[in-house]
Amino acid sequence: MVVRTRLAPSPTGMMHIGTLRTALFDYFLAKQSGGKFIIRIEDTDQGRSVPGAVENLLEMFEAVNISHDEGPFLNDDGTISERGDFGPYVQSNRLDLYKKYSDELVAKGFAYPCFCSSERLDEMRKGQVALKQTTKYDRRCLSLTAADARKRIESGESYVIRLKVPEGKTEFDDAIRGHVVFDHHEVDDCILMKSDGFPTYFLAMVVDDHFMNISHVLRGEEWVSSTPKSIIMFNMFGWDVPIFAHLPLILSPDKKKLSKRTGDTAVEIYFKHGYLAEALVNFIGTLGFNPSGDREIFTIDELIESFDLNKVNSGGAVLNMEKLDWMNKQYLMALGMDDIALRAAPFVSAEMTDVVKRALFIERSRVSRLTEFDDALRPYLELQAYDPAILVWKKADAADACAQLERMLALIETLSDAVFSAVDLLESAVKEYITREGLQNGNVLWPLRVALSGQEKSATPFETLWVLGKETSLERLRHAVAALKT
RNA sequence: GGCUCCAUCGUCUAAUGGUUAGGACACGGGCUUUUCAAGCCUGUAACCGGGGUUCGACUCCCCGUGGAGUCACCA
Repeated sequence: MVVRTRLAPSPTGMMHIGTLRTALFDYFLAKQSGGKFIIRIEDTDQGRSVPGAVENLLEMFEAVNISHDEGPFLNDDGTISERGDFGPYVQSNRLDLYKKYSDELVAKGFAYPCFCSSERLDEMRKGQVALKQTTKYDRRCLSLTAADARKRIESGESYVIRLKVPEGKTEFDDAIRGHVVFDHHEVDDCILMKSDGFPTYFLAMVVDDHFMNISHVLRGEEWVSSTPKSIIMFNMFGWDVPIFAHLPLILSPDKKKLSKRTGDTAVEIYFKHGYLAEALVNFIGTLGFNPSGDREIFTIDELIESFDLNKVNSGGAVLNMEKLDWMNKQYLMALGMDDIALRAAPFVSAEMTDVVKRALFIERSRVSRLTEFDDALRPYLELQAYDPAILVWKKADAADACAQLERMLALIETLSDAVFSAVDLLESAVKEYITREGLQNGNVLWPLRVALSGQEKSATPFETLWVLGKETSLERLRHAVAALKT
């Protein structure tokens, strides 16, 4: 079987973190078997579609570096065009298809028109709730004769098409959850075609997944209970039923389905907060799925290789933001100087000079997210005012600190540009001097470091020398000596 | 409430009948060290409860309990 997975987002704004996870699993599954990953836009709710949402969605896919094989693609000029042999991939462009198959269902007696107003439906549901019954359509319009119905439709009355759920039960084997059974008494005669002529998700999904040859339907757990509706229709049409895999929900810390109220739901927000795409993919891609072993860091290729639907957990997963921070730092620390500069640039207000690049490289183990770089950079760009008392090491006094700084001033004057080209070289130069002169590390290194950074806590003096360069370093040392003498 | 699903440290998870129940984040201690970070070592911490099945259950079955999802002309 050729694996064809699909992601079917509705274009209603930003990309939900759960959508990303589903997309990732779709992608892993398709890629590992040489199959196809398809994106289909489900814009059948005219009121909810947001302009620009599709573009945004496609941009996010680019940002996380996963690519689909069919569906809408973003062109360089910002326009969208489709690729693939099973289009159109936007549901609002497939309306005729849905109409055709809705009509077919009605003709076969598998669906029927319904004229009930939403007011009546509300009343009906209230009554059912009061009697503690399952809320479902009471089939009032099912008793209408075909002639009556036709007459009312022709007179212009508003109507919908409902699925006529047959007697019996639906059983299916979820690739993640195993065998699931639903009695049809629990399945509502859901609406297939709305009064505006648009299909609902239920109909559109079945028609599209069939004609797009979808083999695996991966979606969130919230869809489990509507699966019988889909399967009933696949069977009515005589079409093959795809494999369903319902992914566990991503939960907020209160263990509820992650919603906008309870946490950061949008992938865009994570980027804005300064997380790296690789870290996000690693983190989200291993939420509910883990390649065996004691590792935590995986490349996307490793995830593709080891992904296995059978190993996906069925329980929901709470986002552990501290772990995301840790993971992000792991990726940050693995980046080279130029890469850090590239990634940090959008988050840094300073111009990307060599000093800034070096400072970013040194500070990357002290931050978790790109947004923290701006603050971390400040002490390098400009010496912050500090109390000269902090220049004095705990085991020494002001006079000693001053003396040591003057020695350092003299030493650093003599250091060549070549020595300033690497942290290691600077470290050896200073340490050799300390050994040669019979000095104590702390007496020299503490005041040196504080003088250079202007801070009690900072990177090593060697790193700071390297970042600042000779001239700025000397300036700061002179400043410290002067401060100690007044 | 009906239906469906789920259940290992606080959190993410490993374990597919036999382990001192492993790893990671977070937290505590230590080492390293001029400070911080990083790194290394280490500690605290879990099989929801009760019945079975079995020589043996975290693993299989049943019943509870708890949690979640879903019950729209939204997806």
